[in-house]
Amino acid sequence: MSTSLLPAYEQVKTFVKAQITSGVWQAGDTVPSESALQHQFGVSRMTVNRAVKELAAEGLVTRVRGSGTVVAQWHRISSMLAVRDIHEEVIERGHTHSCRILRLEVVVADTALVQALGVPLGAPVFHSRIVHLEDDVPIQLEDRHVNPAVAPDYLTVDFQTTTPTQYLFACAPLTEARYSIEAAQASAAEARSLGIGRTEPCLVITRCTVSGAHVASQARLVYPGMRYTLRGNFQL
Amino acid sequence: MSTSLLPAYEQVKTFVKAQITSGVWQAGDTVPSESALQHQFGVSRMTVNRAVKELAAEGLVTRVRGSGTVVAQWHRISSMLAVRDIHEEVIERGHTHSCRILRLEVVVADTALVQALGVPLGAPVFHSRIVHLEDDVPIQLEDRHVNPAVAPDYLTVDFQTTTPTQYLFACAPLTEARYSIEAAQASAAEARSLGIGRTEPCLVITRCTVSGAHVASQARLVYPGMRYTLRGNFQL
DNA sequence: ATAGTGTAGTTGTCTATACAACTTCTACAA
DNA sequence: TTGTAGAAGTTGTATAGACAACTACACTAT
Repeated sequence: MSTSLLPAYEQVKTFVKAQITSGVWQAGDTVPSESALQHQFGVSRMTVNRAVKELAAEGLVTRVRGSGTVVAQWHRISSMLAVRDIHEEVIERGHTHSCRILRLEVVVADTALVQALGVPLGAPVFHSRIVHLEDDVPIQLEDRHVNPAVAPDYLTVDFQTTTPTQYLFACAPLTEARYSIEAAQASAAEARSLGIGRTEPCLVITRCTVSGAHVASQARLVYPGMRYTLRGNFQL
Repeated sequence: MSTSLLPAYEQVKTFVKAQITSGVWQAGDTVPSESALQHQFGVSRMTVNRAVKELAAEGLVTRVRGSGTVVAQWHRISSMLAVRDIHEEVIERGHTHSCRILRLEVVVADTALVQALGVPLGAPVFHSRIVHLEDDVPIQLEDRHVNPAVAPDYLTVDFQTTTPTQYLFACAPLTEARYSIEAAQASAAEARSLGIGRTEPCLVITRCTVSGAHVASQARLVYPGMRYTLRGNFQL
């Protein structure tokens, strides 16, 4: 083993990755066994095991007990997409965040809400509609329905200082989230609230968060297409 | 130690996860040290280390050497978004995939392509424009520029049987990808190719794939908003 | 030919130990 | 009061060894 600055397991990972990204080992090819790599690098098997196990977790290789390790067939690029609290996001860009509260009320659950939140038909559900501004320009319309069982004091929160996302995170630890991303036209009311034309395309994220046994809330986030882009990056 | 079916490290992970998702340990709280968990579960420190290390990799906790482990402040929900080959995706839904090839040609690199692909100004670049159909309904317009250094035979490929994504995967092992997702109106020509109205909102994914030292290709994928939604799911 | 058996090879898990690197806090000295 | 030194606690890495679970393959008995 060498005198390098990198930990031994990182050196093994780097080697295997280099073989794959350079094309020497192609998808489906078998990767040398742990004992082979162990002798090649002069390290213990546990060290090699850690390296290859982490590569498997990253999706670069596939391991089968008793059989061996092969380079993964990754027709899929899977990549982290961060959906973040709008307040933090704006602050991080060095801009000021403010918001206008359009609605903060109790509504009666219709069939759509029954399905989304799992509350009985006709049960009370909290509803908020907030426009978020970045340097006084509307950037997101947040239309949210909240399960009262999860956040009973939702209507008393001061959403000028705390975003619904922040409050709900503190209120109910998150266990699951489902979301969809689509392009759509804003409704007439939404377009007016965002100060955009009726036909301007918008990015609409619908997100449903679950906390334990309850669906905590369902949010419809509308972004003006001209002012917002989701970005992502994927490496290795 | 115990007689359980789950490995010991999984039991430790499950315990810690349960404390977090149930709200007993909140964001910022310190997680018991490895030696504390070691005695609590009666396992070796390496086993506890593996459990907590994996939780850190999943983003549930944050570890600082010398200091300790705390429950992560995850205002961020980060979730896997799969960007897949359109052919596989359609087949998996049980539909038929076909495509119409609108362009397959050599163009000369303008300044935008110079920046995107890293080729010299005026250099030849391959260009393909393909409409993908799901059960004969247009679902994606794929406008792609390819670096000839990476795929010199790109123009001779039969894209009726192999999608550009598939061919490029086979041709140049992927090392990096950058993408952006936005809502936009299709251009007049794009709208005509997709058989949609001029003002219909579209989901536009721009993806840049890197293979080793070269940028392999840049793709602009336009989806009719009414026919396509990205979905994702996140757990724990 | 077929079915079953055994063996070698591979990965999965776990232990006990050791040292390194870093943080935090306390005690002591200037 | 300030600063330094040191001790205790915590995580990061690495080792050698062990057994379990599984696969693939060759060999044997039917």
